[in-house]
Amino acid sequence: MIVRFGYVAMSATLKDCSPSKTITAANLTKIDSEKRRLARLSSLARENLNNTQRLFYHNKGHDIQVFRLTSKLIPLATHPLTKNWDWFADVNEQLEALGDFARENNLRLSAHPDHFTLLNSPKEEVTEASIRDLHYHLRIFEGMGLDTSAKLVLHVGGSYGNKKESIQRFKNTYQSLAPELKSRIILENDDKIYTAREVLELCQQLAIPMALDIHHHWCNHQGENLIEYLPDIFATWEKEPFAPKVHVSSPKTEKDFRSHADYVDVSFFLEFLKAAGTVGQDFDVMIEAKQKDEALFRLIKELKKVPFIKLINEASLMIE
DNA sequence: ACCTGTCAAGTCTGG
DNA sequence: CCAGACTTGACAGGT
Repeated sequence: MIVRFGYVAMSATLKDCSPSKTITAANLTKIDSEKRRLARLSSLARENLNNTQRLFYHNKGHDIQVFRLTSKLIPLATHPLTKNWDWFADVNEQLEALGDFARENNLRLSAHPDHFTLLNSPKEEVTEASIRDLHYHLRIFEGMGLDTSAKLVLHVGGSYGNKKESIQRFKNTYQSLAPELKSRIILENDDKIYTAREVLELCQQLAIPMALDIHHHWCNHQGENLIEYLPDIFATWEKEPFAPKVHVSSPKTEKDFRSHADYVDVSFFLEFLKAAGTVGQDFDVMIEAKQKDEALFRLIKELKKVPFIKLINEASLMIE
């Protein structure tokens, strides 16, 4: 059984390498000429993609194949202020180059649209804005020439005082989406509202893969034994080219338990790893820790000491 | 060089 | 019904 590790959006070890640089709407408005406004936006976008390329090289150098792209690659991409900006034309070539690199090196890429991207909001304008945001993400993936194995990870959304109706609204909206979006959306259990069991059921009904977040499950469950559900959760990935994806992080403090700690607690993860070992299926781990890639390196260093674990390289391991 | 309040987007709670 | 919390990285303006 092989487990591959990756991290989210930015590196804690590479300096001056943010892929999420932006400008505030207020400051964009302060720039007096249209030409200079567009130049500023364009230069930020190109800088973000250039830093993404640097992150790709860094990842390759450390055997990291699993990586989540930031949602902020293109500054103010779906903001009304930038509606005259053809950002795609400005970054098309860079996206192609990134995509070529990703394919050549077997990178497994995904994105996680922000928490205001909600497909089940009762407010039509919120749902519409969310779909526009999904299309923005889709355009990045398509610009990179990535196939449908590049996923968009979403949460189910709010409960709006009635979970049953809210789940139904999710289903209706999901079914109405363009096929290019439907084939990329996957669902993750969240830390407050929709439990792993509920998300699994929804994923089974819609035939979409489920990303399991073990920290969220720990925050939000109804006494379910996760391991009993693991085979069914992994089974939602049967038709996919990549292994199931598991999100891993540790609570920051006892009080602030929903927040992500700097590093991943090894003993907590080992518990899961042992249990998952009995299921015996390969999976990918997305480390969601404040210290990003540094948290990944430290976790691997700790796992190296465990007798039943054999390291394959800097970012993957094998369990006999 | 460092510090702090603010920022496009939503939802939920509590007053 | 409205203000504030929630959460995150980065900006922007200040020292």
